[in-house]
Amino acid sequence: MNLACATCPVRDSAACAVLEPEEREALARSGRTRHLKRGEMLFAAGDQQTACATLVSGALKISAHDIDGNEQILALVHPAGFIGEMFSPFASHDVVALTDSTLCTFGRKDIEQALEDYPALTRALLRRSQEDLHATRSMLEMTAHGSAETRLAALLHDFAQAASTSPCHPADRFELPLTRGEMANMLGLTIETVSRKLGELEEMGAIKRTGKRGIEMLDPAHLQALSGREVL
Amino acid sequence: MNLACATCPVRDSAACAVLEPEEREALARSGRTRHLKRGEMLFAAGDQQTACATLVSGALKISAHDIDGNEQILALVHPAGFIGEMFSPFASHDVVALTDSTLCTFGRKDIEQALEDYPALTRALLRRSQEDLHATRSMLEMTAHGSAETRLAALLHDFAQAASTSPCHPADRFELPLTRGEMANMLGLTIETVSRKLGELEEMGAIKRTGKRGIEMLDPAHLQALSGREVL
DNA sequence: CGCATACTTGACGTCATTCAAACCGTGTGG
DNA sequence: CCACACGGTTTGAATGACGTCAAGTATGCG
Repeated sequence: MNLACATCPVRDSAACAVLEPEEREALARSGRTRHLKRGEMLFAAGDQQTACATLVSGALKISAHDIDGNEQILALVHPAGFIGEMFSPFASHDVVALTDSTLCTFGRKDIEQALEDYPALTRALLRRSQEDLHATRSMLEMTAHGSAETRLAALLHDFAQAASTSPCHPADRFELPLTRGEMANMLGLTIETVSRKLGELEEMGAIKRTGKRGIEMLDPAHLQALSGREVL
Repeated sequence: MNLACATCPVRDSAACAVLEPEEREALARSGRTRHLKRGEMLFAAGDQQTACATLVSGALKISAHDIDGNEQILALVHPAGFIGEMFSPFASHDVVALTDSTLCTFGRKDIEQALEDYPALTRALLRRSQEDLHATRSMLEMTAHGSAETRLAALLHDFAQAASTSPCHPADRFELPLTRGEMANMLGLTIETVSRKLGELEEMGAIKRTGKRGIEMLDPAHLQALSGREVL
């Protein structure tokens, strides 16, 4: 299937937004739209000659597996996010759809050509890469020094942020995009601990759980205080 | 002081290695060489309009501080490494010299111009950024799921790797570039735990400590097995 | 020599994990 | 319709790893 940039929901926020219309047109001809169902894999660790992609809608997780097969989620990808290790001969992590997702995919050759042809695209990807780096370092910071409660509060705060339409105010109600097990994997905790801490956060009045996945933010300031993050 | 690319020890491995001689020459005219003594700070978190730099010799740490002032080391920078958040209006982390260091620094304006003028440089920085991202994710993986012993073993293995001249075989003897406190900060542990675990690794015959900082790798395979990393 | 800084070692407490059991919503087959 | 199995989740009790507090040991430097 060919790309339909004209109706693309991330046409103004994805990396390709920096291109001129005719450049974008040309790039679109080398790309393909792809749909993934929840749980489907885009790349597997070890794949050779992997492509890369921009996420149009849905959500992905990037995860690694240690020798015992335990999963560790390293990052989430939201719409307009870019995935792909253009400079490595093989993928080092799995990329899996958390929900039904739509992507623009590009072959290795095509993206290399595009980097040659469109310096502005390269700069946009550099910027994105640095933002990813920054996000990963924030996660590292949390994981290394925070308590279970701290980490969970930060994760909830991030989800509220991501679920919000406005860029600076968090949503006050949202659905968790991850199972307890996936949250535990992200935070380096166990399912049981996540479950218990969610209960504690509810007891102290910071959140309210509705159903298995619904979260209502009763006291976002408290969560943010717990998470120890600076306000931007 | 002006740059002396001709005698630069990282002239073939730093990002600027991709430039043509005359391009490099031009870039050099906008850069400045800077020397830092152990403990001196290059950037502080919150600095505005920060520059960026390539490390020529020595070693740096990139670290964050939580609200209580606890330091968390997020990354180490080795020679040929690039430092700088070109797209953020202010620095989010401290950058401090671990040993006496030499750098090539570039002002914000100059590097922006260089990104415009030299697409190859932008690509080189993109590559480097992705490598940094990968390294940070590896650290995240360790920190989230590994035990204290596991993490320390991985750190020692990395140091042995970095201290080696050959790119694939680790050195069998090296000096720790970090104090116990700095190692603890990196790994999200305490000084005491690091000290204890080093003792245990020595007892089990994996390493031998000589003096405060000297490490002899008696059983690198064992350390690597502990660290749980794939062999590249 | 005396003080400072880095490191080591021990006793004890805390928090997250582990193991185990029960719970709940959903789908399946009798 | 009910029984039942199954995945995701919750909850409890016991264990253990790492942190905390507190002393004690080098090593170096004025």
